[in-house]
Amino acid sequence: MPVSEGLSVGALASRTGLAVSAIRYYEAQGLIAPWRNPGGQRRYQRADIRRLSFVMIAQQFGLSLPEIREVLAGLPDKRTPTPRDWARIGKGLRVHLDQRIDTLIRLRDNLDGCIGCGCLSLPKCALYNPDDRAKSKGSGPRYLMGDAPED
Amino acid sequence: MPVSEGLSVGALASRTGLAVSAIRYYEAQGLIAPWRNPGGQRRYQRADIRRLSFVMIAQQFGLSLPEIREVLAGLPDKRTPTPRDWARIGKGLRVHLDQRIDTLIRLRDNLDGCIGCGCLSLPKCALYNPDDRAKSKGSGPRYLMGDAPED
DNA sequence: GTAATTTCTAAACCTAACTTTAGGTCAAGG
DNA sequence: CCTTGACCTAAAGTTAGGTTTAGAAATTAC
Repeated sequence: MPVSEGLSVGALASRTGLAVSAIRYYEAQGLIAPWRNPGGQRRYQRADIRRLSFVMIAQQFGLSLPEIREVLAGLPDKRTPTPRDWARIGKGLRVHLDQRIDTLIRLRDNLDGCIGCGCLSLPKCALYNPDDRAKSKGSGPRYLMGDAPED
Repeated sequence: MPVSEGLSVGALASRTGLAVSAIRYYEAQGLIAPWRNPGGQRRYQRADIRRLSFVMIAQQFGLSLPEIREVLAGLPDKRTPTPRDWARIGKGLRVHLDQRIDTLIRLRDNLDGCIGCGCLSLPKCALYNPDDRAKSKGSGPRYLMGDAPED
């Protein structure tokens, strides 16, 4: 066993359940910053287990890695984050999640009124909401339903 | 103007807001099946506007294209779908959406109790629920948080 | 001291859902 | 008729989030 000079990437992987390749990828994306031992291998703090757990939870909530990086930027840089620190940035996640839930519930309600009734063909359709449309990196405008009521 | 022998792909694109390339891609994925005019160009029914609208709505709800294809398979093959037909497959979407909302609400509740309190480090954590973890095509098991309470 | 693990980097590969490009054809207007 | 714009196919490129591979160096185990 190493003389307790931090965790190796493999140890961190088995503690988090992530693949080693994923951990290195997250480092490349700026989500985690290990130091190197004399031989050039990555070494992690025990607090990084929690950091990666947070990343995984945030991903479930639908955040992209850049977004997670932003959220993590709210943690203190030079000391180990405290429970208070985690709770603070957790609030940010909560807001994000609330928005996603609200959007889906609104979509569900509209589904009942729109597809549910089979009309599905009007600009006045509540599902026609550009804000909800996935901001697909693709080009051009997207909207729902043509304007031909008789289709 | 063509003598009303169906819509061209460009016309369908402008009616739905989709890119022409996307419509052709959907055809390759089996989501829509135009016929060809004598010159070999695609021609669509007016009902296909609704079909593509349904695809876009289902995408917002998080369905993949293969999943949407499955749902669309519930439509009649040889006649234009009626409002009743659309309402019927719309019910399938509704179930899917309900599940997603339930999952997110459960995650939010757990977030309050877990990250919210800053503990974030236990196998007994409610966020440790393999069922919710994205079925990432990637390898191996994934779980949240190591088992070291003191981290 | 040697063998078996781990780790290292860089680059290639993977899936989903499309877009872009290249080179050629079809259709509609004047 | 001829030009312009819409369309055709096939293949390659794109983004996100990783994984796999290859060859070399560090570490650990016996």
